Amino acid sequence: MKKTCAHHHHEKKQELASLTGRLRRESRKITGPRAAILEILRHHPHPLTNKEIFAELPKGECDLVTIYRAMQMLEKLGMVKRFDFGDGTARFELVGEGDDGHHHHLICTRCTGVVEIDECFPEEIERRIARANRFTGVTHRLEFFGVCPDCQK
Amino acid sequence: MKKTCAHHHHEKKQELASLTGRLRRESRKITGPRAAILEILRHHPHPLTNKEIFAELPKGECDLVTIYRAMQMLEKLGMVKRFDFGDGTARFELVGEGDDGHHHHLICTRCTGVVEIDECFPEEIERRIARANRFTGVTHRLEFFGVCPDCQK
DNA sequence: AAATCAGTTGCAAATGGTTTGCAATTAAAA
DNA sequence: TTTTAATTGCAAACCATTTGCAACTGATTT
Repeated sequence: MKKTCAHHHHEKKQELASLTGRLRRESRKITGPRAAILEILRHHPHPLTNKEIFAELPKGECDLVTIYRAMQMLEKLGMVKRFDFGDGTARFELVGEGDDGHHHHLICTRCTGVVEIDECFPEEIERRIARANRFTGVTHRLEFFGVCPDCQK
Repeated sequence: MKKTCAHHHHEKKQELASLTGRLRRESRKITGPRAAILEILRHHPHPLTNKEIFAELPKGECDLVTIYRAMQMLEKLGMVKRFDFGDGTARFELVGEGDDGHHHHLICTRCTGVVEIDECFPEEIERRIARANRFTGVTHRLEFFGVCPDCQK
């Protein structure tokens, strides 16, 4: 149950073939909309909302609902990770094979710009919290908020 | 800008008079619904959703919308703190005078039971993150999830 | 290559949390 | 008690997300 917080986003872009392979293995169809969505995720280093993905898509490529369904499915297969920046809109990021995608962000509260963070909540402290309360399988959700250099001016 | 993560929930219950005083000072009216809402918050150690507050209220005491508006106002005055457990429903907890209410929770993913946590994200690491990215006014949102003792059985 | 079938899609409509418009009401100041 | 700004209830609007369903399409089989 090791946390691997560091450097996910430094990994090299995943091949589209590897992604479609993962789908095929789960007997999921590689459709136009799905390929397009994966392409967009592949080229984006930051978590995207479904609307943002929709906006990137060539108009008419697919319905917004299809994106919602695709993200649900990709999340279930562990191919994307859902993030919650507290604004009531889910964001998704592609996850590498064998990775759990666990990491955190620093979000500018003025411009909503996002920086990925390598730091993670210290494992020993988390273990202490789990033990003290006799909880098992403890993880955390953690995001940082502040004002980015540009927005400070 | 000191974080005071520990022991908020061990503080003794706030007097209703102190709460209404804070409202009066801001030229807010002490109405039946508001007094009732504050009473409920005062007696609850854990974050409550608006619906939960509504359910605790004697039927017909006030409209759900009134609770939404009251919570918005109380949050603006810094009298309650909003928490986000990632289930798309806001939760609120009363905050002591002079306190910023910053603290975290350990939430059971099976029964949604909540435990308040004294631990906080280490200040030096947060400062390092802020400095490394030249962000100012950095805070964090942090919640832990796991399976509570009862639900492990 | 055509048939087959489970998995997919689009569209419309439903959900669920939260917000807003507005006229009627009321707490607190004068 | 009068006056006035703040507050409330109700209905409707909003927004992100989900769901029902009939039409459709990849991928596999024949």
